[in-house]
Amino acid sequence: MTRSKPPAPGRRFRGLDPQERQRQRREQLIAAGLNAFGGKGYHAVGVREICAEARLTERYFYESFANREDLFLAVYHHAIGTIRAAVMRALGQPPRDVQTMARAAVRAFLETLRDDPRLSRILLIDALTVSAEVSRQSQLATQSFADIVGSLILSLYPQLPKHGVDAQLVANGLVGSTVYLVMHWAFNGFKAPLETIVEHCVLFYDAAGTEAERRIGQVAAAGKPPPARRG
Amino acid sequence: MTRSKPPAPGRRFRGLDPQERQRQRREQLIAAGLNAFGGKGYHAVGVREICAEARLTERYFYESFANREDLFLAVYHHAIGTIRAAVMRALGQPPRDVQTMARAAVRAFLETLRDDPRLSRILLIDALTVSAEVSRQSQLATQSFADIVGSLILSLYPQLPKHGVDAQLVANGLVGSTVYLVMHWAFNGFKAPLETIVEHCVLFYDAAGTEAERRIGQVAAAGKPPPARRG
DNA sequence: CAATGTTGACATGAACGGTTGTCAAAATGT
DNA sequence: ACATTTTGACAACCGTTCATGTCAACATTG
Repeated sequence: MTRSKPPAPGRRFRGLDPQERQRQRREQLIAAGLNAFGGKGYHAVGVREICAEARLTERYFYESFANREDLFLAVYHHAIGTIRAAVMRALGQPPRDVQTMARAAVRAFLETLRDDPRLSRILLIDALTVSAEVSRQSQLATQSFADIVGSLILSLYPQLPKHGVDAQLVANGLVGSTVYLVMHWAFNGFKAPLETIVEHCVLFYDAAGTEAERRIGQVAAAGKPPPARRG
Repeated sequence: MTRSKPPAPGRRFRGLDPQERQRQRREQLIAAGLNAFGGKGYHAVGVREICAEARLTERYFYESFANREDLFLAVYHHAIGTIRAAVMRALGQPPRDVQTMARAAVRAFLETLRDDPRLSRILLIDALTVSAEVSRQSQLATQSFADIVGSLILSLYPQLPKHGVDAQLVANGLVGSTVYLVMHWAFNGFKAPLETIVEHCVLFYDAAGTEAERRIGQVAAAGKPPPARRG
């Protein structure tokens, strides 16, 4: 019973290794999922439609993903990665003052969402209603952003807790104002100029800083610029 | 062809008129929908489950609603009405200064959501993913709240537009911070004391006011209290 | 009690999505 | 050229949900 030709479990096809081909298929499916989910919403898209968009058949769907929710999770993490990369790139510029860095981070966030509106739907809307597990992960991801902001606030104004102000709640509120402004901006087709939204987002960060100083009783923290006059 | 006994299309049952019985059934279904949708989410609840919860059969469901989305819309408007009533009642107290009224409104908002956590899910999460029509109506409802805040800001600081600040965007950001703080609060089981959340919500309103004054260049608006020190 | 409106339990059928399986054709290495 | 893997198109199965329909039992009025 010796097999003269042992089966070659993995042949090169189209000049690509099996793993590489599977990786490509997986990416195609994620791209198709981003498109479909981001366009019509998770609950309005079926596996068949995703496969058609990816130019693949159902078999390859279940080769890479256990089910539709599993694909969404991958799409979601892809989207998170896109945002994170953009923000990190903005923050990786030569060190500057806090206000400038915050502005750059917010601008990168808004630019990324405007340049790919599908991300907004994935990250801000669908992530909450796909399943309990996904919404939990979404909460954690957003919370990690908010935690960074909270730590920053606390490092700038360490005495805040002594004055009854919870830096983490302030951070959550700031994230909320930013997210909501973005949602509104996106919902109206990104008609308003990006810089207008950026300025109004950072307005809240400035305002929170000033309010923190008021609560603490000190006059000014390091690096706070004078009121922005434009003209 | 005279009918000796013309059919009586509407007999009293249980001492109730047909319309009254139907009205009760409709209310039962809305209550059941609030319970089911608010507990497990719109997309995880079917018509059968709602009917079982309402102690009614499918026939009576389609007697009052065209489909599941139609019921959700009714539940949504019911929830909005509950919130609106609570806020209006809080604002209907003897006239006071702006800060006190804002605090009372926010407190009423938070109390209502805490006392009925199902409202949070209906209003803040599911409303965005049921259908395009529902999310449109949800946007309009939230916007009407934000518009009130925006008008208030503009009346307090009429010169804001001259300084490059859009009162409507500020209002949206404030609504966003409040909504997000509530969402976070609700998601963690309302563990934090209500007053803590209230105070941090109004913190943003205070902060926005101070920031508006900074941008305008004036020193203080009417009625702004000194920084809140707590003992 | 009889007549009839009313109700509840359940059946039914269409439609849909998820998931697995079949099969022939295309592509590839030897 | 051949054997074999890979691929695509599609069928099929299963379960679910929506939406409507059927029918007997019940309640109420006269």
